[in-house]
Amino acid sequence: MPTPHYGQPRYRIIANELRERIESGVFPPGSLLPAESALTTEFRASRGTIRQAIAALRQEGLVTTEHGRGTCVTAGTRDRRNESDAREREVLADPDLAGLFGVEVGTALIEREAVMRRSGRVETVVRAYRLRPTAP
Amino acid sequence: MPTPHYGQPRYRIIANELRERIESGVFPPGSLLPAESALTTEFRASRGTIRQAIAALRQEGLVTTEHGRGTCVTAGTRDRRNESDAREREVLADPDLAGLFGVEVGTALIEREAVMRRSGRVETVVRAYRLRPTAP
DNA sequence: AGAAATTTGTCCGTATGTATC
DNA sequence: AGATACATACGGACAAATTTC
Repeated sequence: MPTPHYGQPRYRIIANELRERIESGVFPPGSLLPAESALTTEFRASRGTIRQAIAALRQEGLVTTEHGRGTCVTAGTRDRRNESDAREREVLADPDLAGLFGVEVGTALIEREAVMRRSGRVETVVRAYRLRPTAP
Repeated sequence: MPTPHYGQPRYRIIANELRERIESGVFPPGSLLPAESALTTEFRASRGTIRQAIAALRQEGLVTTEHGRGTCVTAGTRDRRNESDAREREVLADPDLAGLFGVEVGTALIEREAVMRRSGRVETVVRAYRLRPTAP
């Protein structure tokens, strides 16, 4: 059964369902979610789709995942500062960047950040800087 | 954003960027490239496009990819770390990096910076952060 | 201490539908 | 019409970390 994504994609529907269970206490904070393999049979979706759903919850900070262990419901920590795997934001050029780009210190730049994890631990953070597109 | 392939197709642009990072030492020989999923989010491209880009690098012999493990930078690639456009230095963790690495603000990190030029102009500056190797 | 089972991480190949150049 | 690229989804296989026996 290939890919009829009428309206909402499946992974989002599944993510919503799991979020509901977490917020309603079916999966309490600190507990482990069912394994991906269990979720595939329950939702009759492929593992990739399940993982996409879980990735969405992880991006919201609702759960954390550990290699070889499972996906754990985050203990009610509010104030979710960005923990996503990649994001983009605007920053001001430090002297080094300003010199490289040939602009004044404090000029707005676009920073793209990517986080690489290795067995749960953050291994490398990459930040790529670009000039903001200008209107000529 | 659909398909504005100004001049070059997107997968080639991405391949060029990754090649730059490899040759500049941001991704040193022996290290693993970020996963396809991470690259899709960083470059905001689909998996197919990312795979095309990596396939190009593989064909050049720059990387080898192992099923179930990842894509690894070939050992034979020259490391230009100490040449013109890339350098390594020690910096102190800002709050964002400290949060990601799980260390205190001000902890020393290794920063590797690479500058990518496009017909003379500085186009992108990439900074890769790693924890300093600990002596236990 | 060591082997097996479990579970997540990653890659491979393929497929459908949509949209833009 | 064709090439490029997007998003979504499937199923399979191997790798690696953790837990269990």
